[in-house]
Amino acid sequence: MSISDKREVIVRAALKLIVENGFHGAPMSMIAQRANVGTGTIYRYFDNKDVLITDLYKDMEEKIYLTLLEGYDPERLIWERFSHIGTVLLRFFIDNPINFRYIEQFYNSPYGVAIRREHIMGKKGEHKIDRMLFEDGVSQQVIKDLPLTILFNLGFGSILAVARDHILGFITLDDALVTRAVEACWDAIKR
Amino acid sequence: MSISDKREVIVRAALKLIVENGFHGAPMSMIAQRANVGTGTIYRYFDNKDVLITDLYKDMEEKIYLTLLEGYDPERLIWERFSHIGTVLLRFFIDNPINFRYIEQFYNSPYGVAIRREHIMGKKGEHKIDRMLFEDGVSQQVIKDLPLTILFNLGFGSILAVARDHILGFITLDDALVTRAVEACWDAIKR
Amino acid sequence: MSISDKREVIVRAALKLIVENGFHGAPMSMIAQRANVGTGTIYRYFDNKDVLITDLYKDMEEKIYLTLLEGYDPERLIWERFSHIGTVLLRFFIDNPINFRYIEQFYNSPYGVAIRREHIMGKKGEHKIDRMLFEDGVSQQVIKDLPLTILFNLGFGSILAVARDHILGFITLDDALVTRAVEACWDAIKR
Amino acid sequence: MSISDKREVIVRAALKLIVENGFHGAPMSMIAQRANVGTGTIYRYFDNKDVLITDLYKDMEEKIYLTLLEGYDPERLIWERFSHIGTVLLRFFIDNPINFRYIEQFYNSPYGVAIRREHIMGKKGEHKIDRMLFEDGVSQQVIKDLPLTILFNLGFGSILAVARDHILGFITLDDALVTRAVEACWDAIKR
DNA sequence: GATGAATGAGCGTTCATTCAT
DNA sequence: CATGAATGAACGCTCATTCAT
Repeated sequence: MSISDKREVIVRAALKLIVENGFHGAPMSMIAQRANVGTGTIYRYFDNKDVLITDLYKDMEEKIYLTLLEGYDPERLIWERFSHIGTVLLRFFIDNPINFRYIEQFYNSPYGVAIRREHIMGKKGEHKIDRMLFEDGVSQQVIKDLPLTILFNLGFGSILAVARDHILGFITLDDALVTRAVEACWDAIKR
Repeated sequence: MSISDKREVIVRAALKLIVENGFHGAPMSMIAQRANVGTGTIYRYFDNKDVLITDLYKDMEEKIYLTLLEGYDPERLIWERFSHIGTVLLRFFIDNPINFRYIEQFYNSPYGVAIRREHIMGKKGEHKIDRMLFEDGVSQQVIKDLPLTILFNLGFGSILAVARDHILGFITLDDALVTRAVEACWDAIKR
Repeated sequence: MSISDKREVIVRAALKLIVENGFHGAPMSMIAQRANVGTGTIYRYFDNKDVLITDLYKDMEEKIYLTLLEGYDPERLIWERFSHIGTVLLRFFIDNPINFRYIEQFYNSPYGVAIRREHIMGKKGEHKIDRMLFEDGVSQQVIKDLPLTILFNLGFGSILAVARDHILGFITLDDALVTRAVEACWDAIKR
Repeated sequence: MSISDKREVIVRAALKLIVENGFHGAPMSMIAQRANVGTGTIYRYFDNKDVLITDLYKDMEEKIYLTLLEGYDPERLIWERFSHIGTVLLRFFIDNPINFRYIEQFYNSPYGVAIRREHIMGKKGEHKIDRMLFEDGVSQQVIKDLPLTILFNLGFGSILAVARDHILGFITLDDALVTRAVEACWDAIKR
């Protein structure tokens, strides 16, 4: 087993356990057991539990970002770009409920606030397709002239809320519903 | 100090500590210390930590519901009713940031899912102005014909997201912005 | 309610609870509740929990001693006197299982050893019919010449063991069996 | 220190403390301290305090049973077999007073009743030399025709009571006294 | 490097006892 | 006298982290 394999195996075990039982319900020893490694081994790859939790999130964010990029064309209309991102995002979470639940849990925790602050302050310029999308939309007068953060919440916040209800089983999203949900979000931000 | 004072003092200490440090970061002993009572005293008012956490939420929910009811007139137009609720809600959270942060934390936890499930299943028919608002809107063909849960997320989910960003200091909401945010949410659900 | 009534009510509540749940399973507050008195009131009658427990035992011992005395005639034959005590004792416990279970529990605890030591050392000369019975028997050469303690165990230890099995439901003692058990104990000590 | 050493060291510390102070007077932390291990270490070997207590007893029972078996010949006379068991048992407890006091304490507790019930119900057929001894004796008309439980109490109950008084220092058993005590017990059960 | 036994601070909770009313 | 709210030391148990092997 290569080094990265071992890291991967730990990450997967941690992800599953945390999603099932919450941060507190996933002791390091249990993660180790589930990953078939020694407890101490985890500490070779992650300085401590906090780092493990944060790294898990970062891995996931990167993966989602790459997914969003597939087939994304910055030259197309604002609406088309928004629709692409919204639909892909919603589908991704429908297909990867575990990731969604982890992100939700992470976001809503001391860690989450720090991460969010970094994003909004734009310290991390790497992930910017969404930011550019809204900025373009505002300057083209296609999107309402509201603070970026609000636009973000109106556009994608609801998408996530809808995804959550699907994952918790309160509703069942089919293709038609996905499309209409994304359209409704668009209504919220379009002029 | 009267009986209710003591309960109140515990509630306030718990609320503050949990908001600052999360459920895990607020041991009963620390809550007691902050409330200037013995540890055991908390257990006279709340059977255990779970009950304390849940009661805190219920108190708050009740308070918010009563606030929403003030000046709410079920005879008015859908839009007016929606605007009333959205605005009051947003203003309430702006004025009571601690309550907002507690609710967010609570909602996103094992407790929260259970409560949400109850609400959606409608087992608790007491709090229903929002539900009726959407049902009326759909039947009057003023609101999009989407599942209630989705409408709820589109309409109020974003409101909450906006409140959060204000409370975390990412944006500063003034009256104008509050109005425009509520309008944008209306755009998301209206036909 | 007179003073002694209150004490009595506490004693009965304590007895029942301790027999049902053990010393640890009978908090002072629960005893108070069961006795319909305030927690603090118990401390008017008993200095602390240890004293309550010990006094409970002493009350009981006194009561049993008085029962044994009824119909006891020190002028009769050793065998008759032994039979009287054995039979009355066994019957008493069959009729008062709660007392038996309390005594057992008490005897088998730090308190018990101290009490037993006192008895054997003869510091308490008050209760002596059993002691005299054996001493008379030995000097009359009707009973084996063994240390008093051993005679006591042979004679009455088994009686108690039999009572216990009846109370726990392992056997059911009828009059015939009581008689035969007492006879067997006599066989153990007689010459 | 090998694994079994550590378990052994915990067992010994627990045994001593419980015998000295009772179950309640022997907190896990104190046991750990006495054993020179961390509190948590105990939980590697015993799931919880109840298991520790019960395992301690089972270890002991097994050890005693094996001791009784040494030199026991089921082909010999009832009296010889009884004498063997009685004498070995009494000697064992005289030599291992701590074990005796632990067993007494254990037997007289919620745990003990459960264990006794199992034994009497015969669900555990493993340890049965004593049972067979009495059954054989009754069918050979050498032993009184009484319920097995009563015979057991008459025969061995007193033996234990005698052992207790020796251990508590009320009497001092020498070889002659051991022999005579066993003989007296035999008198109680023989026809 | 990898392991997992060992650690002990820290948690939620209980309950004997006190004392203001 | 009687009360029961208040107390906080003490309990059983967990788990992030370390370190000898």
